[in-house]
Amino acid sequence: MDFNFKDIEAKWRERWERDEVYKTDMYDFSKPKFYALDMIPYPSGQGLHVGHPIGYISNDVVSRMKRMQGYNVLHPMGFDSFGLPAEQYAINTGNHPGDFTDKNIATFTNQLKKLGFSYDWSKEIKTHEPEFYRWTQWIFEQLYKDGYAEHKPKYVNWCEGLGTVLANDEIVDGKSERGGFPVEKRLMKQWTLNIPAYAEKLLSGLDELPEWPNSTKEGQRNWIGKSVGAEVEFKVENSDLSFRVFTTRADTLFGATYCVLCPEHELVKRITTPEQKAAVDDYIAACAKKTDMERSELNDNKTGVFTGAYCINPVNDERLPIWIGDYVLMYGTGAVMAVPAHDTRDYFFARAHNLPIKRVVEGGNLDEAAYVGDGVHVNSGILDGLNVADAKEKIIEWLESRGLGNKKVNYKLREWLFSRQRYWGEPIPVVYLENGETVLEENLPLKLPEMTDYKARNGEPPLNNATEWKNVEMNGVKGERETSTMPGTAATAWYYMRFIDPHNDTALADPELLKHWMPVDLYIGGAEHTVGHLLYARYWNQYLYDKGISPVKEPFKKLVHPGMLLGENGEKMSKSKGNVINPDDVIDAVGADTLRVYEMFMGPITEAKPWNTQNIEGSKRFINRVWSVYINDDKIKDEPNKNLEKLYHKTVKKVTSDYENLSFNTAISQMMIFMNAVSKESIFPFEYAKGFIKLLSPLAPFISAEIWERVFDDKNLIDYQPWPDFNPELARDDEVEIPVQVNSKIKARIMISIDEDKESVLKRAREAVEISTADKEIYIPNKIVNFIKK
RNA sequence: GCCGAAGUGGCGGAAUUGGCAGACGCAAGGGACUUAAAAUCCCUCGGGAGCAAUCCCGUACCGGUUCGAGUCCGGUCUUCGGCACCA
Repeated sequence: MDFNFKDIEAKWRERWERDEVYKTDMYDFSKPKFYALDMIPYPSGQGLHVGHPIGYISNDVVSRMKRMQGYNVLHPMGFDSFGLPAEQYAINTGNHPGDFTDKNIATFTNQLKKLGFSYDWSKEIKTHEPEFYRWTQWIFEQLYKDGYAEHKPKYVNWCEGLGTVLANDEIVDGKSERGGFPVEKRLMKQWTLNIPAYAEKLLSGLDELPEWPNSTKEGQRNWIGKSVGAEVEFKVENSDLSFRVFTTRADTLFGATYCVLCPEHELVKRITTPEQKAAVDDYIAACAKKTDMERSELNDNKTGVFTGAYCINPVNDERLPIWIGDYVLMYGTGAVMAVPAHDTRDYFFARAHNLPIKRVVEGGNLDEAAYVGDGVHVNSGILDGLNVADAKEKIIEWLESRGLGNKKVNYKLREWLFSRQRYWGEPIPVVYLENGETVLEENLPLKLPEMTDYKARNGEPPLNNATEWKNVEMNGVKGERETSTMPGTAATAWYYMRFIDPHNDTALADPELLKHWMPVDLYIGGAEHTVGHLLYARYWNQYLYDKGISPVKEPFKKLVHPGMLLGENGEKMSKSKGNVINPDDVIDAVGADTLRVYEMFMGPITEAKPWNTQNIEGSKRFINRVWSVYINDDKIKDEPNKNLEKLYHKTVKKVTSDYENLSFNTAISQMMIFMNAVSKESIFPFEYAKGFIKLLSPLAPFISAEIWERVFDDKNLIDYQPWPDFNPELARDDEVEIPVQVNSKIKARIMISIDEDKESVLKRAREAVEISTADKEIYIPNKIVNFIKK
């Protein structure tokens, strides 16, 4: 009888759903908890491809094992359902973006269910539903009340063609990624969240995450970009104006030969001399057209113009020309002191504009490049003779004692731009009253209004078209609602808490439940979220921790990034390349269990690996072999079989620890070895047969559930069975073959018992290679013997 | 450029702390069963020399440490991922 996977899978999908087998009783605190979370997907129109489930399957295997091991497991799924494609659909068709979203969610849900995931669907979250985003808005309001949310003018990437602000990664070659419209810098009032205020906590928190990948922690450290240096004040000559520069190389102050302000610096207009005004204005206008991307292309072609003004170097009263240049960013103080001898960018700029280069540190060749290394200071007054580290310390002390500057810690991390000129997002719950007051919406959720016209017009967001919604009156005062919405990353910055109590309508979650269930024990999702989602999520969690709402400092205990799934020839899988494989087609052809086994057998989950349709054959044969051993053969008997004893215990041991470590490919390999051995035997002892099918069940839940019901217990599901034990004594070999080397070359092999007496092993080893003495005998228990003869 | 990860048969990949390199699987070749095919089962399968026992070479490249290196150290090259004028 063949394994009829289609009927069997349908049967068990129905059974699991009907009996709510995977529903978690959140208030059952009698068992230890395990929270296994997948990064929730955006429900795109394309549906899932075979790459997505790699992470989901991994987490499902662990969840299913943990349940059988007696944990109370929370394993939820949901959808990050606000987003651009739905909005684009609405603009194009005039239909509500929710229609498109609901349709896609239905497709995704269907696909996920076919894969046999043990999600508790009763806790499903859709981030576009008011029941959920009510609390996203609530968190925003708390941030506002605590002074972390501000509405202020920001330079943004404005795209007239799309009528919206774009993030840097939505711009390619100065044009919008979608549509290819030009993008320019524009000063607009935007909501921002003060994530830099949490820079230090976000940085130190990383040290408490031993189960995070190093690359992710490094990525966040670099993104936060802490640097310790000094802020130094430069006075503008013949005026009472001054500006501050930040430098990590205060020791090179004596080598400064000019200063550069960024074109947006507020001082530029006030200090530019009449003779230079035309040149400066032209330059500023040209810069506004450039995007951040263009400006940040690292090259030696540094542009800039002289303002005509001079400033005074506080350490030696030298007169330095003030330039503007777009290689200086509107970040930090927006101004730098230039030391061309010891900074590569300053060096290029000085060369391009014939500015002087003055050495203050020995080393390198200044005719060829700036010297940025350590060395003895020269031409530096009080610093002469010191190395870089000592000189830094001394000059900062000197500056501080004279009030000319101070030690300063700087972070690259910028404010979180929180406004989007879009419809399909969470409304920002703010009203601007006629009397100038800004007030928060009291009745949350503030729902999105129904509309028919989703297009942005006249530089205003789409919600501006909802006149009735927008114009409000509060306590007799007229006002207008904020018409921008929140970015996509807002919901995912906290959704992991909502899964714990998704239908609570008095708090974002019951504090008692949060305390029991946080943090997430295993979080699986793509490495592309290293500095986006994962940093914002840590920020909101830390903020909510400080408010006493989140019970933990860090929300995700263990983090795993699945490697990218590539096409058959190692290329990226994408719609445009036409090499996307739909899991539905694979499931139709070979069944969900085989697909799950294959995806886990391909290799370590963290590695990128190519899809290979032919290789599925091996997983299919394995599943079919399991079926014939249990259903077709007549070898499962209540009799012992010594031949399988050790292998069985070894297999239980290895599969258990491999699942725990997410090393599924080696677990499967071990199960294949076991099955191969079983098919050569005529007796498959009852207990081993039971134990093995339990080991297989997290990985291949359909066939395992069916076999369990048919062969062992037709009333109680396999999911409720305890995880098999192994006997450590039996899980190790009694005897082992070890090589005997002479001068590190293998000359013989002998069988020894495990932990056999050293002298006895050496004696037999000597006999095996026919030597009586050696200059040196190396003996590693149970591993190797090596005789060294000169 | 900086940060991170990796480089092992025809292919996907195994290899506790340094201790038999190539587990498991795919493909390939040979055989059994079959009227035939599919399915299944058995054998071979890193390279070279040899009738053979056996020997030599082999984990990107060069060097080092060690009785012993895929694994540790120094240097080089390549690939992938992330960040990029942050003063």
